[in-house]
Amino acid sequence: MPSPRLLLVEDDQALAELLEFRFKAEGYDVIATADGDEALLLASEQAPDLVVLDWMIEGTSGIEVCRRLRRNKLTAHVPIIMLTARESEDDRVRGLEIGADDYITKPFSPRELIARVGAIMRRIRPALAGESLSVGDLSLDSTAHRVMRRGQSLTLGPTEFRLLRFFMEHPGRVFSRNQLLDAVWGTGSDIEMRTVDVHIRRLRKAIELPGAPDPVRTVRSAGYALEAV
Amino acid sequence: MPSPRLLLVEDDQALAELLEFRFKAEGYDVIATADGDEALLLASEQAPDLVVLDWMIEGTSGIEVCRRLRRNKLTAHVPIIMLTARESEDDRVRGLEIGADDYITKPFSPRELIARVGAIMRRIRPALAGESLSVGDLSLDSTAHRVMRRGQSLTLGPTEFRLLRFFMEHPGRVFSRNQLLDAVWGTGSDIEMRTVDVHIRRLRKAIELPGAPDPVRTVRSAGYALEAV
DNA sequence: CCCTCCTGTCACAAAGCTGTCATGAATTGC
DNA sequence: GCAATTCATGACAGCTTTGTGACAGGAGGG
Repeated sequence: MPSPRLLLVEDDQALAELLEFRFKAEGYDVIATADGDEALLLASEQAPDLVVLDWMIEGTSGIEVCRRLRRNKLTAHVPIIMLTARESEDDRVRGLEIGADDYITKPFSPRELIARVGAIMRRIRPALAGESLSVGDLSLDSTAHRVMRRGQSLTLGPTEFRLLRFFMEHPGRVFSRNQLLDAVWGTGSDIEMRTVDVHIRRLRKAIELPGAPDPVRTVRSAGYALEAV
Repeated sequence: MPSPRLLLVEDDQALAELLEFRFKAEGYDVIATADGDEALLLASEQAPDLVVLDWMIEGTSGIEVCRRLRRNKLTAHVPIIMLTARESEDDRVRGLEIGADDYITKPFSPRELIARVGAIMRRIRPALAGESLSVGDLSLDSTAHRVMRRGQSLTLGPTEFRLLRFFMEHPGRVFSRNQLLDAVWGTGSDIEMRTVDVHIRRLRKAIELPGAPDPVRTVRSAGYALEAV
């Protein structure tokens, strides 16, 4: 999963196409729909990193979509930016109450929307916003898909990369095997818990350097954590 | 690809001539018209890289031109800068809703317009802004349609050229096959994903030199990247 | 009309990853 | 100390992803 995934819910076709184009040019993976119900479905299935949601759309209304996104466990935490046709104080209040993270009134310049999306991405998941993560002597560039340690470039397989990125997004914190399975393999993956051990080992081997300590800490009967060495 | 082509739609003859002169001095290929309908025709035929569009023009109104440009698949993604006589909130609303990329109110200095055009050109296609790209030991001159490596001139087919140019516009960054299809083949092209692999191979073969490393990096399960050597 | 170059697809080979298991080591609780 | 958990490790067979050569059709130039 290289690019941040963005769900765009907009029923003005011209605007939708423009935004889709601009966001793709910015390196986002865009999923677009004009329909509220389909949006909910896509949100659950595709697990976007962020939702841009028009207030007035076909099918279920924007505010209802927003509410349901919040209610669904899978999508409860996904940031939402609402687009509304006019600056109605009432709408704005409800929108933010419902749990939208940001709120833009039309007309807006595409540039402004892109800037706000970028801001939220950087806040939520810096690694996906093209910034490089840095923990101890490790640094990881998600955009370039590259991991370095003490100036050395390391070679990681896809799963090790995702695992390390997740750890680096939450340095020092301990995760259980189930949490890691959810975060790295995806919710609902039917995988033996012990498999995590094996990938931890592979990750350790992949980032080991002569003379450098192992930054992956095993917490017995709890899980694993990445130490800020 | 030669100079960036710019479609100027302005019915104030004095201003039109001034702008045309200034833009040509900046190296743009300027197509000018005062008429909205003609503008639409020219936009389809000449495929400009950018449109500067006055709000109040003869024939079809500026806003209508804007809307139709967006609706036509050939021109849907061409950046548009709107010029308007006064700062009317209403106009602004409609303009940006319709999909203009930027918006300048008269009076403006030609310099400012030129700066904004330049900004958009660099964003859309750096290679068109006359900058010759250079990544590692590769250099690409978009104007001359020429690629050099370590002083040697290379021979690339059209698709390889576009692919390499896109990579060189974003050095180091990993792109999925879908992103490459969007960027190089065009959005909505109905092409087998694996075809990208074949062209990557052709690109690799085309830029290989004895003793020089392969700058194209395969990122398993993610895509490809041009090594920012 | 012939020829050359370019493109998109296939099929097959090669390379790299993945999930599990069996086994041995380390740690814990008693 | 002892038995029971919990981890680490090496091996591996199966699967997925990528590399490559071949090929037919198409565009364009002579």
